[in-house]
Amino acid sequence: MEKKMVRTRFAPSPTGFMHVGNLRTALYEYLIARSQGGSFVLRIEDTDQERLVKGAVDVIYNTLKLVGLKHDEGPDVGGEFGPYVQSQRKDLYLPYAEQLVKEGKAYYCFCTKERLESLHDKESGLGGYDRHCRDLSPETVKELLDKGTPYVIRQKMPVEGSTTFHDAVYGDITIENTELEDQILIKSDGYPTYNFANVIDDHLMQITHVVRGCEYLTSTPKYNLLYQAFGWEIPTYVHLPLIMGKDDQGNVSKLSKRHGSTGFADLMEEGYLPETIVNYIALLGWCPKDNQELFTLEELEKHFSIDGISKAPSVFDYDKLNWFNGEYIRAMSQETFIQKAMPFFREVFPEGEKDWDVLAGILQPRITKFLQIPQLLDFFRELPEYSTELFVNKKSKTNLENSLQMLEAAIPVLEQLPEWKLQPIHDSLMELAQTLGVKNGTLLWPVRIAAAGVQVTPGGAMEILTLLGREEALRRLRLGQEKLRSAEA
RNA sequence: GGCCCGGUGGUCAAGCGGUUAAGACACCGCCCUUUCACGGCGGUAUCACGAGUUCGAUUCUCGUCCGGGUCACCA
Repeated sequence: MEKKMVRTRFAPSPTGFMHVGNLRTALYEYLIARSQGGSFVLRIEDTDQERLVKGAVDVIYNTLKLVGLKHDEGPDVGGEFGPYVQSQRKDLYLPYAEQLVKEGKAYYCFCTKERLESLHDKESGLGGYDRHCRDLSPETVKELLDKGTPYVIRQKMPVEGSTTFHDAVYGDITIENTELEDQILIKSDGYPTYNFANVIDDHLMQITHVVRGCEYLTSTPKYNLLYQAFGWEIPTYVHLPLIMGKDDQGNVSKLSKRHGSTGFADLMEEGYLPETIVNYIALLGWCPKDNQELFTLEELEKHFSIDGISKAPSVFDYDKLNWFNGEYIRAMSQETFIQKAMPFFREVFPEGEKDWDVLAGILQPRITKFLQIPQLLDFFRELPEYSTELFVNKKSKTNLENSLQMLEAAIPVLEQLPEWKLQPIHDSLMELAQTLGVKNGTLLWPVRIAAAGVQVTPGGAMEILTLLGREEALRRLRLGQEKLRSAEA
């Protein structure tokens, strides 16, 4: 038996915004295809002419490219099932709908929007369409059509019984047919509805796995009824649990703006790496057999399987996202780190050369986002106004008195250094501590405070001195010395 | 409201009739240390509830409660 080649598709609407939910769907579609040696197709669903957004398709291309989801077929790369933009396939849908009309499975509906709205007002319980045009006589239909009356085409849904379908994640689901109204296939503007175009295209493009958020779960019977009406094979459904957000009050609901950044672009702007985002959202609703957490895309392609997808919705957690980002930052080579961090370094050190490797050394293990860099380094720009109280530290055994002594001892040693580099600074200070017979902290605490003017700093005294440069470093140390002397007096 | 889906620590989650109920994030403590961070070690904390089935239920069934989704000429 020849196994059918797996084909999945990502079918976004060009809204100009890539929600993490969409991205996660795209990722899973990609992974399902790749993990089984199949193809991943990109199709643009732009049947809603009223909601067209300029440049929105580029947002989709760019996002996919940044995260590394390469599609095998799509508007930009072509393929044998094109075109891959629904507006370019517009004329293809109507004949399918007309075929169903001929077969008595669908009908023309001439109801005005006003009439339909009045139906809603009544809240007749069923809430849906009252099937007013379902049984119009062929003569009436012809007459109205000839007059050019605007119409839509609706599918005749069964009025009794139920429809059951199987989902790869949720299992068998049954819905009463009375829940289904006669769905519109072709809109009055001639465009197909999303549902209809979706089914036609998925069939024509030989999609084997329909992967989407589980907000589509209850409308899946509508799709199946369509497949059945055409006598087409029903694809494997893979519905994904929703991604939720939690607000300050602890209320959980579908992830949205109020929960923070929810768009891929927003997250990027906030300083998250594409690989962080991919890794994190892969784990939101899916778990590998061995519980591995850090994954490259390639590893995901190997490990992903549908049976690891969970049913319960999951809350998007920024803490965990931060942790992932930190992991990815720490895993970078120092060269890469310096390269990516340079724009932020430059905010603090606009010009000139610095010991970038020293800077990278103190920042790389500390940050979770590059954006944090300027703020962390703020004290380099200008020595903050600080209190001599900072010199007092119990653990380092420092007080106002010995801090002054330490500075008085350190300054001449540093002044005499032939070369202002981390290593000599390190060696000389360590040596000094030993000579003085004090623990390292006792010497280094006051030096660091005087050099930085803040209590908490990335890196230690030696790194800070190095990066400050000889002149500025010594100036700050002498200033600290002054402060302590006048405090003493 | 009808229908559908879900419910393991604060969060992500493993589990698939018998476990001291993994692991990760967050939080707390200790160690390392030149402050912070990284790293190492340890800790607090979970099976929504009530009935069944069973020798035995987190696991199976039903009910309750809670949460979410969905009911368009939007996708």
